[in-house]
Amino acid sequence: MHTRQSATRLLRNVAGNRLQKRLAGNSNPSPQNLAVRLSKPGPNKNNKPSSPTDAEIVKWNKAISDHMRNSRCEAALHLFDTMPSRTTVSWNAMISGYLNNDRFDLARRFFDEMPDRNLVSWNVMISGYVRNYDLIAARRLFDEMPERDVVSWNTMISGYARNGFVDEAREIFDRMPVKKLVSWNVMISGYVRNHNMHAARCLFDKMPERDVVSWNTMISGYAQNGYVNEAREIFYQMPVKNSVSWNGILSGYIQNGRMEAARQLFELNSNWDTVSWNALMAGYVHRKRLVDARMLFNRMPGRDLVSWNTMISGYAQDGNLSEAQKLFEESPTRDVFTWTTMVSGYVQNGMLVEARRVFDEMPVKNSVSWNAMIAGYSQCRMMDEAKELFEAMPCRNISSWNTMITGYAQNGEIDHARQLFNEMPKRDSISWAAMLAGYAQGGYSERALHLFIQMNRDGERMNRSAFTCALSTCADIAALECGKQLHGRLVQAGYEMGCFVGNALLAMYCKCGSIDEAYDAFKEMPEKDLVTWNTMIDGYAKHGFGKKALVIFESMRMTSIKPDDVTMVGVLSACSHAGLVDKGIDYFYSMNRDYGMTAKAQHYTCMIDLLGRAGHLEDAQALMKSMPFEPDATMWGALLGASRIHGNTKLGEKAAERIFEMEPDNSGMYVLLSNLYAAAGRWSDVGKMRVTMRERGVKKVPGFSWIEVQNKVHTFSVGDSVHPEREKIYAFLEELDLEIKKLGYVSATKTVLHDVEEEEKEHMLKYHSEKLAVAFGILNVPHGRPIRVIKNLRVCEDCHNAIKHISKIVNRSIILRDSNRFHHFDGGGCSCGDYW
DNA sequence: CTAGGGTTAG
Repeated sequence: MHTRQSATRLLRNVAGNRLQKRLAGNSNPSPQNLAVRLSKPGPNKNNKPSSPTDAEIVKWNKAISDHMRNSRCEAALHLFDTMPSRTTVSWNAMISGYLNNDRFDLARRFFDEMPDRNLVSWNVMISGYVRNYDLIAARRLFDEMPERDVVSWNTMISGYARNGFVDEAREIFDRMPVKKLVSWNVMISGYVRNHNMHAARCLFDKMPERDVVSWNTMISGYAQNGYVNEAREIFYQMPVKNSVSWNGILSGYIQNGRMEAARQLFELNSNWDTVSWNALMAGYVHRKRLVDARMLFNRMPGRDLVSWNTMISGYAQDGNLSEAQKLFEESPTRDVFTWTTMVSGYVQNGMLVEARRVFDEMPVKNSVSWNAMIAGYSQCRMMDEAKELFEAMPCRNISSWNTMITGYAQNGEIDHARQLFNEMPKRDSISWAAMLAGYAQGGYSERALHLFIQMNRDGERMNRSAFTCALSTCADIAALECGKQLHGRLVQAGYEMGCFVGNALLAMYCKCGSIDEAYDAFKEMPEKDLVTWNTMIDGYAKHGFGKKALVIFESMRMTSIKPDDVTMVGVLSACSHAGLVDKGIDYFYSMNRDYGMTAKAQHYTCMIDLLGRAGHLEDAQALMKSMPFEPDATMWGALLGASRIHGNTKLGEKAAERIFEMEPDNSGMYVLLSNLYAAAGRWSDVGKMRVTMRERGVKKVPGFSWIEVQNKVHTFSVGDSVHPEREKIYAFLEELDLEIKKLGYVSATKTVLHDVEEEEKEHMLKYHSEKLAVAFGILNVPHGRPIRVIKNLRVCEDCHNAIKHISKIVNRSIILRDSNRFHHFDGGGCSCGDYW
C-alpha cells in the first residue's frame, strides 16, 4: 500500500503548461481535459489516511475500473487521487484504464512513477504498446521485465501476430518455457490473421488439448480465408458447439459474398443471437443493400448498441445522413462508436459544419473521433483547422500524425508534412509510406530516395521489416531506382538471404516492371518458400509471359513445397493472359485431383476470364451457373470484358446490368460498356450511358500516367498542358502519328469513349496520358534502355495499338504497367498478345 | 488490473 503521494504532481507534469492553457479556454470540456484540470491542487489534500480494510480498497479499485470502462477518466482519477491508500492494483487499474481510452502518454507516466510494479503492471503496459502498434517498445519492456508469466508471453505472441510479424510471434512461441492452451490458441489465431491456414492447421493438429475457442478459431479462420467447405468440416467435427461456432460459419458466408447462402442458413433455425443478426445486417450494409439491412433491423428481437451503430453507419456511409441522424436520435443509448460514426459520416459526405457540430457535442471522444474530424478538415484542404485540432487532442496516436502528414502532403505543403514526420515520437510503416508517397506524388523523387537513405542511417529502425516495408513502397509507386538502391543496401547489410526480405525484393522488381531482374533475384534466393514461388509465377503471369510462369510452376512441383490456392490463381491467370485455354482447363481440374484443393471465387474468375477471352462465351456462362456460389461483380466484369473483345453486345449488357446492381459506383465498368456500344455503332446508347453516369453521380476516375527519368517522376494527364516540355512532346507525337499511319494504324476514335465532347474526340485521343508519357520517355530515356510507364487505370485500347507501332518505329522497348497488368511492347507487338 | 474465438466507426 502507498500513500497518495504524487498523483497530483504527476499529472501536472504530464499535461504541461501549453496544453493546460489551451484547454482552459475550452467551453465544452471533454473528460480528457477534465483530467488535466484536476491536476491543479484540489481541496482536502492533507487528510491523514485512515486505515481502510482490504475489502474497502478492493471496492475502490473496482470503482476505478468501472469509471475507466465507461470512459470517465476524470472520475477515475478523482477516486485515485482521493482514496485513502492505494495498492499496486489501483495503479494498474489506472494504467489499463488510460490505455483503453487511448491515453498512452498518461499510462506510461503512471507506469514510470508507480512505486511498486507487479507482473500485471508490466503485462498491462506491454499490451498497451501492442495496441499502439509499437512492437519495439513492447519488446523492450518484455525483455526488461524481471520475470515473465504465461500472460506476458502470450501478449507478445499475439502482439507480433496482430501486426503481421508472424515469424517473430512463432519465435516467441517456440521459446516460451511452458505453453498453455491459450498460448496455442493465440499462435493459431496469429497464423489465421496472417492468412496462413496451412500453418494454423499444423498447430491445431499438434496441440495437446483443444477447447471450444481452438475449434472456433479454425472455423472462422477457414471461413474468412475463403475455405468455407473446410470451415464446415471443422464445424461438424467439433464435439461441443456454441453460438460463436455458428456465427463463424454464418459470417464466413457473408464475408465471401455469399449473402443468399448466409440468408438460407439464417432462416434455417431460429436461435440466432444478437451477434448473428448484427453480422447478417452488417453484410447487407457492406453490400449497400440498405433495404434488406433495414428489414432485418426492424425484425430483430433484441437490438443492442452494435445493431443501432451498424444501421446508423450504413445510412451514413451511403450518404443518407438524414436517416442516419434520425436513427441516431431514436437510439436508446449512444456510445463513442455511435457518435464517431456520425462524425465520420458527415466528414465522408463533405458536410464539415455538421461533422463539427456533432464532434463538439459528443460527450466522450477517443482517438478515432479526433482523427476522423482531422481527416475531414485535411480532405477539404482546411489544414489550419486540422492543425488546431491535432494540437488540441489529448490522445494523439500514430494515426493522427499520419493523417496530418498525408493531409499536408496532399495539399502541397510537403515541408510541413516532413516537419511533422521528423517530430513524431513513433513512426510505423504507414508514416514512412505517407511521407514517401507525398514525395513521390509531388515529384520529389530525390527526396524520396534520400528518405530511404535516412531510414538506413538510423540503423536500428532499418531492420528487416523496415526493408520489407520500404521495398513494398517502391513497388507500389513503381520507384525502380529507389528499389535498386535498397537492394544495394540490403546486400551491404547482409540481409538478402531470408525469404522475408527476398520476397519483397522479388515483388518490387515485378511490380516495377523489371521482370528479368525479378528472375535474377529469384534464382539467387538460397531458400524459396511458398510466397517466393507464388510471387514469381504471378509476376510472369502479370507481365504476359504465361509460358515462363508455367515453367516456374513445373519446377515448383519438383520441390517439396505444395502449391496453395494463391499459386493456382497465378497459374490460371498465366494461362488466361497467354491464351492457353486447354492448359488452363487442365490445371483447373488438377487443383482438386492433385492437391485436394477446392476452387475459390478467384479461381472461377480466372476461368471465366480464360474461357471468355478465348471466345468461349457459352462455356464461361455455363461455368458461372455451375459454381457453388453466386457470381460476384469481378466475374461479371470478366464476362463483360470478354463480350467487348468478341463484340457480344447482348451478353455485355446483361453482365453490366448485374455489375451496376452490385457496384453502382464502378466507373470502369460504365466505360467498358460504353466502349462496347461504340464498337457496335450504337451511338445513342453511348450517349445514354453518359447521361446515366451523370444521373447516378458516377465520377470517372481521371487517368494519369507517370514515368521516372533520372530520379524524377513526371506525371501526365489527358490533354496535359502543364508539363514544361509539352510543345516538344506534342510535336513529336504528331510526327509519330504520321509514321504509324503508314504502318497501317487507324485512329480508333470510334471504339473508345472518354467523357469529353464529341468534336474533341480525335484530338484528345492522341493526347492520352500514356501516350504523352511514352513520348516523353522516348525523348528523354537514353537509347538501349527500356521506357517504363505506369498508368493508374487500364490502358486505352487505341493507345495500346498505337504504342505497339511506335515501339517498332523508334526501335525501343516500352514497358507499361496499368492497373491490371504489364505490357511489354517490342518490335510492333505486345506481351499481352492483345488480350487484357 | 493483463493473453485466445463471432458483430459496429478512422
